[in-house]
Amino acid sequence: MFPTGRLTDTSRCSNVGAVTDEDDGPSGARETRRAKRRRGPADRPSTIRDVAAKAGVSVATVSRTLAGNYPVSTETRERVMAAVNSLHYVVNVHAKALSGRVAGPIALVLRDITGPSLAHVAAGVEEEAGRRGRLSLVCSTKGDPEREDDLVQLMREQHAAAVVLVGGTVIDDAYHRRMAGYAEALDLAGSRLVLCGRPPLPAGVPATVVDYDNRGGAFQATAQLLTAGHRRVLFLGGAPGFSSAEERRLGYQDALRAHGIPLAGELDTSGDYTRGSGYLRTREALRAGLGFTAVFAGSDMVALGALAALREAGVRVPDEVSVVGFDDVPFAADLTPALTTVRVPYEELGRTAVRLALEREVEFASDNHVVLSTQLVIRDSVRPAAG
Amino acid sequence: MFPTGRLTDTSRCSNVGAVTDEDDGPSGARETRRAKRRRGPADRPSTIRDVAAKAGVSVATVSRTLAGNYPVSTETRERVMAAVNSLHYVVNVHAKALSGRVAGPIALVLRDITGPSLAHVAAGVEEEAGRRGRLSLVCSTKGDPEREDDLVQLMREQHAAAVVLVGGTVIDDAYHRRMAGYAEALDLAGSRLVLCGRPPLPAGVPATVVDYDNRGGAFQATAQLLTAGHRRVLFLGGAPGFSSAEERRLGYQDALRAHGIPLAGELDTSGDYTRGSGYLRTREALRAGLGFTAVFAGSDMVALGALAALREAGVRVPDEVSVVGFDDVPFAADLTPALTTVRVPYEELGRTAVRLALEREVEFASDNHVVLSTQLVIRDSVRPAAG
DNA sequence: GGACGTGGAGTAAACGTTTTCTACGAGAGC
DNA sequence: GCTCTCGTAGAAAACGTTTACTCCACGTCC
Repeated sequence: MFPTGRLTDTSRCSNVGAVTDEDDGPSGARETRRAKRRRGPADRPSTIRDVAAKAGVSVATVSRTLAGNYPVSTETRERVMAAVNSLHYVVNVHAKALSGRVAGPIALVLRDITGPSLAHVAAGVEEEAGRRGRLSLVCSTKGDPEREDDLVQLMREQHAAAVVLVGGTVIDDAYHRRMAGYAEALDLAGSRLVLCGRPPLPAGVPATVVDYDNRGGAFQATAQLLTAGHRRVLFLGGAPGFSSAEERRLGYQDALRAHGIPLAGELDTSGDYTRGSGYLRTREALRAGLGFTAVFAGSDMVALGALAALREAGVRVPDEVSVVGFDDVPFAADLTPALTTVRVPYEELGRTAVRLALEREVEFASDNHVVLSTQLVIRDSVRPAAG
Repeated sequence: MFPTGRLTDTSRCSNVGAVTDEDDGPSGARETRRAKRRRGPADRPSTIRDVAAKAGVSVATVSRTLAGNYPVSTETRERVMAAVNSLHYVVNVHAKALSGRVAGPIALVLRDITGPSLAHVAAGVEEEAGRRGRLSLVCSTKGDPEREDDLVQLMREQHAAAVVLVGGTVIDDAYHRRMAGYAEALDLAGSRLVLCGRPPLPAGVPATVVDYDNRGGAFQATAQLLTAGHRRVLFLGGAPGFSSAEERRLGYQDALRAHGIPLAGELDTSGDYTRGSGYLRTREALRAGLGFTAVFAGSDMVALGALAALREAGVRVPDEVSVVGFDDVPFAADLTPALTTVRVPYEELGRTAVRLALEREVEFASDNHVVLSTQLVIRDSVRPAAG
């Protein structure tokens, strides 16, 4: 890294290029047009020209010394490095990007990084990007499509290697048009749109999609309850039209059908994926006397609310009512009782998004679409149904 | 944003500058040295020269039209905008940064974005950065100081406006030396080092520090227990040497002293801020028969472990033992019982870090140091001591 | 001893913007 | 009718790198 013991290195040099701050270098005949720009010594960050002047070599030599891709004599290298150290020179990434190519950053666009699952996706993206020598830009939209538009534009300007949009949304025509527009625009700029945790786009749209198996996970979760003998399972689903919510609902219905249990409309509810919504809907279901013996919550936060409502009503979990969640957030294991839930490989999702975006030669399948599997994590919140 | 209804706008133009892709613009006498670089039409992202050629104006005019800081005739403006739209032109941020100044990004360096409190700091940083028209770079160190070195170097290259280091660490001489080095190096590059959630550095180091009141919060939390009549309070502290952990320990001791209670070494434990550590230490304390009636956990995660150990031992909370945490993580309110804890203004911390880094003219105080206050949130995990 | 690679260094042309000078035509004021 | 502004536009010089060409000195090989 930059030198901590700054001047010590120069002691190994011969007396050529001794590093005092006023020294302009041994060969003083290199003041072509520099003089007029000269102000104070530490006025602006030092450039490669300053280094060259101080070391008494040409800028080309400095560039090559630092790049290490060209033969440079030992003596010259030492002079250059001494100048670099004493001036605290670092390359200007903008200039570098303008001439030799620089690896573009990975842009991560999400609604709000605070959510536990999104934070894990972000960690996965950051990890994989870092491993590949790229930095990650994180931007939040707060759910505003217009801000999303602006961000895509911005990332195009930034020459981002990929723009990763993560988190479920409501899927409609306007959504498809917007995504197609993003994909085109990014493709034209040599970048790539990656959708993460969302269903695939129509064929022909130049985008990569990494999703996880909402439907299968919901199927497993519901099946776990049904296998335990439960017949009336309250479903606390997500917002209508919301991609992942609809998939989870389908999985729930699949399982019911597979077990030959008729769908009961009154047990199938929709709402936000928030604790409050889970609480209210569960309380309402209890009050209405729907006679359920199990709850499948569409997310762990919703399960949290359900647990609170059940506890408040004096209903014991899992003795009287079983509960299953979705997401496997970190605290799921620490609830009372520890929550049986569906694990989503969020970090893997992020890593895969970056990997696929950057390894485009490897055209996996013809449609740019990958689905990661989910997995039921069995803990203590499910018991066989009474009787 | 970039145009969705692309060619429609050009219909308003006169027939000058009609936009077909092969048209090189009405004034064809501007092929000075372009010809040799010409390959396919959509080979590379289009540049301002492409736009100028297509609109039949000079690059200066295009630049000025887009910047909007110079008089341009309506007809010219329309021609330029038509060309911009049809070519999907976006400015190249590297070139822009190289000439006119571009606002540098805010770099956020943390150990792991997955932790709930760090994610909130990140959200605060991102929000404030976005509000000020800057993007945020997020990098994780995984606790490796060498990687931290590299990141500071990298951010210097990127011309980051500020580098925000967030999260507690163990403070020793090596730490001070490293931070002083970072601060100097960044200052030289016109950037700013911001420490977030850490104690101040020695005077004279060009860095900004935003901390929160660990000691005061711990004092309040402990005092709450003591006021409720508890005399033997088990303290589940953090790792020795860790900045915030030590501060919280001091707050705990302050409160004991203020209530005239002698410090009992066997009740003052150290360990990681993890659930597992809290669980083990609490179980051990129960087994050793230390006779405590209250627990002050140094973090909510630790409190989680303590609750689990107590539950396992059949000790009722809060009836037999009261518990207080620290952090107020989102799920604290959803534990059984809802956890009384100390709220830390994590998002505000992030926002403040960015604000102070960018508004350096406003030299708040002589030392660049701000402490945000913490606040006790009273829930259900504390009861008066029996007898 | 001359032709020839070769290690090591310099010159200058990109890269895509912004911005400072210039330049030019058209009304305005005399 | 002649200068003065004013509105509009172009030419060209930065900005800080990288790299394709040159160039030179020094052995080496016949």
